[in-house]
This record gives sequence, structure tokens and C-alpha cells, in this order.
Amino acid sequence: MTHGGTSGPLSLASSLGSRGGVLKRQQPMDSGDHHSISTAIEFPISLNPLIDAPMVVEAKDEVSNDRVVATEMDFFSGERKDTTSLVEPDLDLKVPSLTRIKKEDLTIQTGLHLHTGNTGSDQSTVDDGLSRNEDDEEGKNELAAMQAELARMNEENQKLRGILSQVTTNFNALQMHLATLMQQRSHQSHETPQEHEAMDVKTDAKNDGHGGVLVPKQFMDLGPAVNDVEPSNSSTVSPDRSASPPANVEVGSMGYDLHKNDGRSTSDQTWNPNKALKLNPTNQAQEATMRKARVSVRARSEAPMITDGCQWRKYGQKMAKGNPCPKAYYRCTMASACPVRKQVQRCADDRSILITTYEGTHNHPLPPAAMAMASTTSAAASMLLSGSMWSTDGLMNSNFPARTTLPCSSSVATVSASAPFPTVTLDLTKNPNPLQYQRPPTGPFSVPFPGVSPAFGAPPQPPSLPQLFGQTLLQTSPEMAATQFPHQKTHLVMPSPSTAETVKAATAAITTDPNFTAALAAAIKSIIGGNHQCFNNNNGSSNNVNISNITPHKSCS
DNA sequence: CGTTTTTGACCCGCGC
DNA sequence: GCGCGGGTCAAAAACG
Repeated sequence: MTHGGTSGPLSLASSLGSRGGVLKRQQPMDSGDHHSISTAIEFPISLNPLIDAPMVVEAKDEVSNDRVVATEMDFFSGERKDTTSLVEPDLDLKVPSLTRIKKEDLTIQTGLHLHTGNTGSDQSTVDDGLSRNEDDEEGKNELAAMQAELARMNEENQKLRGILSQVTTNFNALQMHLATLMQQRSHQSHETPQEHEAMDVKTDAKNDGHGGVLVPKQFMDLGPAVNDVEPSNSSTVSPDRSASPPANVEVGSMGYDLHKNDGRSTSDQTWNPNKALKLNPTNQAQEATMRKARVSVRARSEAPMITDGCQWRKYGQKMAKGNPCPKAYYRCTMASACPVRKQVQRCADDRSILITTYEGTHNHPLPPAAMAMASTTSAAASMLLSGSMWSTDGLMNSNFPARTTLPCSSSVATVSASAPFPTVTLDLTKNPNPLQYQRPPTGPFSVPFPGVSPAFGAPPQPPSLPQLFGQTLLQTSPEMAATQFPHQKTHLVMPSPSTAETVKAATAAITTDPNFTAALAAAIKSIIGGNHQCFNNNNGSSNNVNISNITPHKSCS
């Protein structure tokens, strides 16, 4: 199970601040017959209502580092199965079932010295009255110490209850909010279909279990839910790739073939866009266009494929007309029936440029390293959605030139009406002033970034999409726009390079910079947001990418 | 032995 | 209707 939830783990750090770190308290270990017991209670808070994992309170023997006791808490029932009564008999923690507990968010360690009863062979050799009296004295002192410790533990438990109460309150508030949204959705069910779709996106974005990425329900809400009708041969899915989509993720008619059963591997069994389209003929054109919405990434890479954090299976290869390099077709295998595909092809004019085109939206939780792609597809959806605004400006019409720049003064984007599919092209191969993107003193290749390979900077390591796009959230509905402007093609092109080396360095630098991802996302959104704003350097960032001098480029076939 | 890749065949949309 | 090209399927081969 991947942790996450739309809002991510609820940090309890602030609520613990008043304790000044007391929650993480540990007494020094004793030697001999005293074992230091530390109890760690770990709290990850997930808002995913599908997750109902019990909290586990563990007590560890820090001498042997073995787990000696474990307490399992069922938050729903409040039931506790434990052997930790010696440590804290009054522990009575209740957390709603929708709350999940995890390590990183809260660690409560309590040191407790317990007499094991095994005094050791050397101690057993002492057998005079004085020693017994001393032992009695020691025993009383130890008992008093234990009682004091228990009292202190009780006090700490009170504080823990307070924390959990706060967690519960937060959860209830979020649950109320969700219920409100659902209620609003039901109230709007009588409104126009477009409004309904928009509501779907909003609601699902909060409830998709995508580990913080709000992925629009692109291509997913046009058919039966996957938990209503499962593929008949799902048992053939391999274990590591058979992770079912979240139960509330609807895998619609878009490519989900519920009838095919030829014993082939998962994706082959379940994906058949042609059959899927036939399931709902009235939406054929719309769905076809939707699925064709694409995000294309141009990046210099010697590697055969960009590292984007997802698992892919190659299902085809074709020689494309006008390009001596074959085009490879990949399908996401991180979950069964994931509709996401990508095409990888080298540029005919510059073989060092790798063109990766993504299509679709994942129907499963994504690892942090893979969130960028989902964000990218969402960004593409935003682009397409904003096409309506271009349309109102008169940009999108039958006389639209094959390649046109947006009216922004700096040629922010080019739009191609010749493209068969709505495609957003991000060109990361060009850069006029690479030095500005380097990050002294650590340099461009040592920037820590979640999900980024440490070896990223070492050529010929391919750039990774997490570095390229970060984890930006773009919450839009792609359906309408994709159908409205099926021939829309937008290019975001970095300015021209000076040398190959500087371009490589710049690419590596900007793509390792989280600020770049934010800047890029903001740029995309500003383009498509219809306000036609030029990209500005973000004052708050030292490594923002200046993409204001975007120029059209010669696209590779 | 299960999974992935390869690769020729097939399907479909589009233009003529 | 036919041919072309893009995209996908699926059997076989390769791989680990």
C-alpha cells in the first residue's frame, strides 16, 4: 500500500511543538538485567477513506534491538490487541478508521526500564543477608521508580490523547468537507453534463488516493467502475504489477475491455480502445479525441528512455515516415488497465534529442518519482481546456496557421493546427544562458530533490520527468477542451543553446531544480489560463527558468 | 517459469 | 474503393 492521500500525511509536528520534543524521549539504556524499552507510535494521516490500517504501537528491546511487544490498535472499534500493558495499561487510543499512522509524522518514544526477572548468573551467586537486604532496598527503589514511571506514562498518555483528539477532529472536519462536496455534487446532478463533469474532477481530485497528486478523472469516468466489473482474468496479473487501482477509481469504458479473455498478459487483456469505444458509441468521437491529448517532451539524452518513475512495457515499435529512427510504444504497467501510454522517438534532425510523448492519465497511485508525469498530463489537460479562451480570441479557427505564436509579446508558445492530436510540446533542449541555472555552491548536479536519482547529473544519465516537471498540481477537466480543439498543438521551447555542453549542463541544472518545476507549471498554466501573460522571472526563486524568449522550433516527425 | 521484448500482421482513419 | 500511415495486437523469442 502506498501511503499518501490527497493532502499527504498530516503533520503533527506543530501540535507537538508545545512539548518541546518531549514526545521523543528516551532514557539511556541500562546494561545487565535492565532492558530499555522504547515505544514508538507512528502516525501517518491519510485522508484516503479506502485505507483502514490499524495503528501499530511497537515496543522495542533496545539492547537486542528486537521487537519484544507489539500493540495493534483498531481505530474503528477501539479494540487493542497488545502485550504492552506493563508499559502503559491505560493506553486507550482511538482514531477513526480513516486515519493511518506512519513513522515520519509522529514518533513517540518512551523509555522504560523493566526488570526482566532474569538477574543473571553473576548476581545469583550473592547469597548473604546483607545482600538480600540491599536487594530488598533496591527492589523498593525500583518499584518506586517504576511507579513514578507509570505515573509519568499516564501523564504522557493524556497528552497523547489530546493529540489524537486533535487528529480526530481534523479528520472529522475533512470528512465533513468531503460529505459537503458529495452533497453538492448530488445537488448538481440535475445541472448540465459539463458542470457535472467539472464536479467529478473536483471531487475525485480530493478522493483519488493518488498520494497528493490531484489527477483529473481524465478518461476514467465514462464507464463502469472497476470495482463493479472486474476483468475476468485479473488473476493472471503478476504480483508486482497487479496492484489494483483504488477501489473508487473508475476505469471507464475507455480502453477497458471487460470481455476479452485470451489468457494474455494483463495490459493486453484489458486494454482495447477500439472495443471500448464501441461500448459507448455516442461518445466515440469525444473519447477518441480525449485519449489523443498528449504531452510531448523534448530532452537531450543518450539513454533510450527518460526516467519518469513509472514502469513501462514496450508493446510495439514502428518506423515512422520521415524519421529513420523507430518509434517505440510503451504502456504503463504499474497497475492493470492503466490507460497511460507513451511513445519514444529520437529526433530525425538531432539524434541526441529524445522525444517522449505521453498520453492519458494514470488510474493508480503514483510513486513520488512518477508524479511528475501525472502532473504533466494534467498540465496538458489545462492547455486544452484553455483552448476555449484562445478560441474567443479568434486564435483557433479554420484559418489558423500551421504554426502560430500566441499573442504574448515574447512568443510564449506556438500553436500548430497541423497536429493530428492536441499536443503540448515541452522543449527542454535549448537554453541561452545556462549559467544562470546553475546552483552555486553545490553545483547543478547535487541538488537534493525528492524522487531524483543522485546520479542524475552524471551523463549520460537521462533527465527524469520529476526533475523536469516536479509535482505541480493542475486541477482541470480535459474532456471538454480536448473535444473542442482536437488539432491544437502548443510548443514551449527553451531559447537557443550556445554549446552542447552548456545545454546539457543547463538541462541538468534546471531539471534538478524544484523551482524550475514550479516555474514551468506556472508558465503552462499562465499560457493556458487564458490571461495571455508572459512568463516572468519569479523573484522568489534563484533558479527560475526564463522561458519568456520562447521561439518556434522545427519539430521532429 | 514468468515477464518483457521483438516483430510481422492486423485494424482503423484519412486522403485521394 | 484503395492505398498509406499510425497505432495496436499477439505469437514467438529473449531474458532474468
